[in-house]
Amino acid sequence: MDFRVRIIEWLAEQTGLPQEQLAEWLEVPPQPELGDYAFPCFRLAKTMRQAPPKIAAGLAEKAPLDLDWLEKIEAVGGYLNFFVNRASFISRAVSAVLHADAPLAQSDEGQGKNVIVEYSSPNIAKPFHVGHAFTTILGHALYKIYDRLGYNAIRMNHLGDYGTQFGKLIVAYRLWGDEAALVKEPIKELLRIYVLFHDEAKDKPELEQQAREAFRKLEAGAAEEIDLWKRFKDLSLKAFNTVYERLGVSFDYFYGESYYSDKIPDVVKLLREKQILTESEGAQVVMLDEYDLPPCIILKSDGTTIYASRDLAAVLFRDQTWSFERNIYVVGMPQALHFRQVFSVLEKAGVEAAKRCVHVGFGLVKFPDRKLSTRSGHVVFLEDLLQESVDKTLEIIRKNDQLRQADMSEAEMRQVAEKIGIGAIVYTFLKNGRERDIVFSWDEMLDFDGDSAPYVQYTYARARSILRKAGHDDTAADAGLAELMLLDSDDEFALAKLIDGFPAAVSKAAYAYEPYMIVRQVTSLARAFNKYYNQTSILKTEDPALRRARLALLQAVCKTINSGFELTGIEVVERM
RNA sequence: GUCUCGGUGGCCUAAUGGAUAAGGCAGCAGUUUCCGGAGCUGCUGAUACGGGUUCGAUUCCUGUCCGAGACGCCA
Repeated sequence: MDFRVRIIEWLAEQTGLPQEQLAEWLEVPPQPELGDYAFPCFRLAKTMRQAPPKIAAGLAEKAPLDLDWLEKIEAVGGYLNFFVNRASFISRAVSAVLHADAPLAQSDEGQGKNVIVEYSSPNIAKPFHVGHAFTTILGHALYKIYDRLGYNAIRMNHLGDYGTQFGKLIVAYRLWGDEAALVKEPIKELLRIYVLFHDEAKDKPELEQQAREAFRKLEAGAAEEIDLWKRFKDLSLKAFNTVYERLGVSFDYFYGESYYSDKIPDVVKLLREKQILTESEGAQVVMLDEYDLPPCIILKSDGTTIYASRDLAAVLFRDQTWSFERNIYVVGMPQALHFRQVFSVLEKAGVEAAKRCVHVGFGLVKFPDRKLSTRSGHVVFLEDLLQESVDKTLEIIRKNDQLRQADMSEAEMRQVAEKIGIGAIVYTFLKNGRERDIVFSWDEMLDFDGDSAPYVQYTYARARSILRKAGHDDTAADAGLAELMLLDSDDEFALAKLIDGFPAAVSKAAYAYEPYMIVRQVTSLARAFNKYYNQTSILKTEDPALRRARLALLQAVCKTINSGFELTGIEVVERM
């Protein structure tokens, strides 16, 4: 039973307003003392020609107080406040979670619908730095969320594996490449010659010309150039995979930019047919004045393609292949204009799929002192950040292990440190609205207090520890509904509300492409639980029925935390 | 110059146009013979500035100031 739905039904009866409308207006009061649900009557004032407080008072008088699940209805100011029966609410919320056989918040709303999530998309031959962490972590979370909602979510890694930069690499490798170094540390070696190329090119402009020629040959299908390019690509992918594995990230397709190379003539043909392709300063462009946007270049003046044309080809290809419900681009905010242009070109060409494409932007990872730049080599490698975090975690675990004489094995400590260290990093990228810039700071990234993954993981581990000590059986829901009705304290009620609100948080997160909404829900739950067990002794509960009920509540808390973290790519641990 | 975002306590962040603006960090004061102190309790402290719309504005419109980003042959 859904208390919210019942209240909406009742309100619909009383006011004659449609349920959808009421559902939108019904809210949760800012303070629990005010009630559990609240209906603001201000909007009714005009049509009912009454002051809001009067409307609220009138509705309160009609309250059906004979219901067992409803405690009381109060009119306060212009609000109609509903108080549900706590024991009833708590028992149903806990029971629902424990008896669910599907993952929490799972739904079938996405049944049979394809959603493409394009994310990570690193450039081949360039280091995987902290800037790539954002798209990788955010994209992965969005994939998990849509997957949970029943969509057929497709993970797409749009590799940066094409363009003049590869001409540069080919030329550089022929001049200065070190085969042994390439095998040993491919990214470092490729970066080395790439930087070297730019240094040398300052004095020898003919290098740039050679690079363009090499890329032209690559595009034309010259065997030697293709072999080298493939080699660079394979080695880079191998290196990226170690980071992906650590983050628990994987993909369904690695269709990089090169994949769309031969599909671009069709794009040009389409735009010509629609007569929207015009020549400007030697280049082929689509004018977008009616959208208040600058022109979008489709073919450069030398006739070669550009990233916009590849993105256009990708949309057409994806829609033909998957008839996507939504095509999501998890790409940084600086490229917002580019995507508006691409989507607008498609719309102008009458491609209906354009409306189902969405750019999910995110902020920049900035450094307080220096600028992030691949060429200068001033980057923080994601691998190093992860390792630093794991190392710090391991140190803390070691210290605690001695302090508590917990006797964890070396292997277990390492395993746990990996999950917590990685989780801490993932959490910092997902805890706030995605469009915020992140100013990189080691201190903040490695702060394990307060709002952080380790805080939540710690809470989870504590709860699991209590369940273990109680000899609680996870597989069976020990307490029945009658026993769960014994739970009615403020803290228990607060926990039940947070557990109950979890599915709503998931769907809101999906709708807004904002995983932080889930992260916050889970963190609030962890905080509420910390507060609870710090002042209520679970194991020492005298009444055996109440004790069982409390253990069941703990289990529901654990299940919800675990379920929420699963959606973000963070793992929980039994001990830490 | 044009456009797009953003400006919330010392710092980082949250709040479908609604009630006393929420959380974390830092600071201060407590807290461990009792389920694990990466914890818990308490205190201090904020909507850049001026107009406007509204019964009601952190939220919407407008102007100013400040910051970031984007602005045709890179991605």
